[in-house]
Amino acid sequence: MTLKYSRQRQAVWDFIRERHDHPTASTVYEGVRQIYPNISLGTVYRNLMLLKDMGKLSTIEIGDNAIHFDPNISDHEHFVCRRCGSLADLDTYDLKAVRTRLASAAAGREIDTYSTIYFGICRNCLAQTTEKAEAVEIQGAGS
Amino acid sequence: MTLKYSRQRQAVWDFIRERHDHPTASTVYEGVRQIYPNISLGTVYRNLMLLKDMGKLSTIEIGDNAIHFDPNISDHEHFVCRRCGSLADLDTYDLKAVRTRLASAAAGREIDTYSTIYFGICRNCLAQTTEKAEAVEIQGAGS
DNA sequence: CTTTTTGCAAAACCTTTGCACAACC
DNA sequence: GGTTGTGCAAAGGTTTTGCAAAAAG
Repeated sequence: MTLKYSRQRQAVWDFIRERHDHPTASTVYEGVRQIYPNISLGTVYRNLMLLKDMGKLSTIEIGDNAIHFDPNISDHEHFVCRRCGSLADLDTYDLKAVRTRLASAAAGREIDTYSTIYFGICRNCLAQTTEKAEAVEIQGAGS
Repeated sequence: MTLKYSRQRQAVWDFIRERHDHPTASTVYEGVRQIYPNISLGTVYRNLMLLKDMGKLSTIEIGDNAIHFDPNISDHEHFVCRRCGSLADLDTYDLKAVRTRLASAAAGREIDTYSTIYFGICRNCLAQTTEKAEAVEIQGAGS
C-alpha cells in the first residue's frame, strides 16, 4: 500500500527523466545496469509501470512492438522517423508548421499561418436566453 | 513473385472486410477457423501482412500489445473505449463535434461550429512576385 | 518486525520463420 | 513442373508473474 524508497526505482526515474527519446524498457534496463549491474528486467518493468500508474510517465506505442516510456506527461504529440525509427516530441510550433504545410499542399498556395474561428453563443446571450426561458415558465405556471 | 490464389487468404480477407471492429490476428484466426479448421496462425499472420503490403489493410496499435487490422485504408481516426477496450472509427462529423465540445469547455461558451482560415499568398500574387524576381535577375545579368 | 521491493527464472503473450508438403497456374 | 502458399512446430521478442531473499520503514 505505502510506497517505499528503492535505489532501483530512483535510478529508473533518474535515467528516464533525463531522456528526450522515450526509451523502451530494454533501453532503460541497459542504462540502469551501468549503475546497478544486478538490476533485473522485471524490476525495470515493475517500476516503469508503477511510475506510469503514479502519473509520472506516459507510454507510447509506435508500431515497433515495444512500449516507449515518456517522462513528458503534458498533452503533446510525437513524430516517428520512417527511416531510423527515432521518436521525438512535436511541440505546438512544429504542429502549426505541419498544418500550414499540409494546407499549402492541399490548396496549391503558399500558406504562412492560419486562424480558427469558433461560432456559438456568447455568455451574455446565453444568460438572456435563460432569463426568457424562465419568464415563459413563470407565465405558463400562472395561467 | 506472382501472387497465386489461396482459399485461406480469401477467407482472411472476407472475414476482415465485413468487420468494423478492427480485429487482431488472433481474432481473425478464430474466425477463419470456423470455415477452415486447419488454418494456422502463421498463415493468418502471413496473409494479413501481405494484405497490408498490398495496401488493402492498415494496422493500428492502441496500447494492448497487439496489432489491429483495419480494412478501411482511408485517412481516418480511431476511438478506444477506456473501459472495454473496443476500437471504432471516428468519422469527420464526430471529430468536428469533439473539437467544438473541447473548444466550448476551454472558452466557457457554447460553440456550435468553427471555421479555419488560412493566410498566405495567392497564386496570382505569387506569379507576380516570380515575374519581378526574374526581371531583377535579368537586370542584374545585363549590367 | 512488518511491508514493500528485488532478482531470478519461468511463463505468458504476440509475432516471425524454417521446412517439408500441398495447392495453384 | 515450377512456383507460391500452407501447416506445423520451433524460435524470437517483449512483458508479466511466482517466490524466496533482501531492503526499507
